[in-house]
Amino acid sequence: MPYPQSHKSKTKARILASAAELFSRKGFQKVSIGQIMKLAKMTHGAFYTHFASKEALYNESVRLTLDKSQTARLVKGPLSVQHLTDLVANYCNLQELVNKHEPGPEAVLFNEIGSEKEEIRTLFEASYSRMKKMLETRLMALGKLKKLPFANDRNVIADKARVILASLIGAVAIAKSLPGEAESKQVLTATQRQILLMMGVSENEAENMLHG
Amino acid sequence: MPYPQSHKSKTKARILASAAELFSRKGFQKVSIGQIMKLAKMTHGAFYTHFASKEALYNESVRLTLDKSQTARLVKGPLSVQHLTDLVANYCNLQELVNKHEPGPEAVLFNEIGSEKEEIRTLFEASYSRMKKMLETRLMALGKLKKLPFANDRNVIADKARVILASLIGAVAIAKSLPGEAESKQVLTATQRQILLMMGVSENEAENMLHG
DNA sequence: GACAAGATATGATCAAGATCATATTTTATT
DNA sequence: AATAAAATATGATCTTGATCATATCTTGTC
Repeated sequence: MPYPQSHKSKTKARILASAAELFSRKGFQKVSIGQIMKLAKMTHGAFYTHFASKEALYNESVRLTLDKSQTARLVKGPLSVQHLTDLVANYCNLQELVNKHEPGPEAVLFNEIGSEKEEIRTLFEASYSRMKKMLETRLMALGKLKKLPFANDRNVIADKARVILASLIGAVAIAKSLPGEAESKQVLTATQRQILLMMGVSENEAENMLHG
Repeated sequence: MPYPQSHKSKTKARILASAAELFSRKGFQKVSIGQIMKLAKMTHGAFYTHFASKEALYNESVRLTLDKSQTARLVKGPLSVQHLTDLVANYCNLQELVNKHEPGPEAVLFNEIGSEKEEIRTLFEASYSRMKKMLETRLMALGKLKKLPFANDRNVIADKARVILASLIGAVAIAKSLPGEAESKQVLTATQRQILLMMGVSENEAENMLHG
């Protein structure tokens, strides 16, 4: 068996490094496979030995940095009301995500939305169910601490998790898509408020969370 | 002024017709400008006399059929609780939209989401504010007929409209992106139920609306 | 009817993603 | 070392969206 496993993975890592460098400087669309491979000291043909497509490269590149992200830390963090609302707030506090046109690591769920490619849909599904499970766990825990405005039932909670995710993703998608910032912000905060309401947080408490 | 205005618009219409035919048979991605122009009896270069890009063609093509759609009729229809819930149900009843991979006329709001192109964002903004205004009008009218679970205040209603849109768009986006149909359907119905709840429709009533 | 001028169409050309037959490199075996 | 076999890289080639200089067509004017 010629070539140690290490060689291929090292080459791949070199491509990923080149890509990360160029993507962060110029953005995904404006970087060509040729440029990436040139920086990685290879011809463009070799690219496809390591990645199925430019999109696949993008996915791996995103996944690579995802673990380091703040959202990942939040998702893995301990259970608490504060945490859940932080998470919501974090997803909604999107000046970060909306302003820089470059897809940050948190963007998997949102940027890949609507893709028709099977590969991306699978990636999306993974993000989705991870988030959903996390929300369910949080809601269950929350239900034991305080009275929630809905039944503490597995199916009901699953549905609430679905609704929360749909609202968040929709709000972010709208915010990203609208050209103006004012309306974007209002969509985000209105959605955030509604979610907190759904979780039985009073209007006053909610206001404190969003501005404090 | 050589050439009557009619000539250009006729040629453009011919291209649009070719495109509609091919798109509906093969889908957007799998049809090339060359194929479209061949069907329209021209060379591919001429395409750009009439459209700025393939995406622009897609937009016009969608807009062209949008007026005929059921959603357009609903949006223009008379004000009533039944109408508003129908509208929500219609947007959520997406077997149509989800099953056929082809973008139906209802899909503008959803398919263009996340686009970074200014042109598309503007198109999206138009769809968004039309929907939002429509929702606001419906909610105002609804508030006069029955007690809603929120203040009958202009700003509050605007926020509710924002939340409803975000939920709908998010749910549809998720449903479209998930590979499996079961979870897609659950996201859609859960969201629908939540929206009806927000509008003060009781759980029982909601159940009837969704299954009756 | 010929002509000028503007509007349209043509086809060569480019850029970039993707594919593939072929060449090269690397390792295990002898 | 030489060799076989597998892995990897090369570069030509294809496809498709987009651009552009040029050619062709249409119409009002003379």
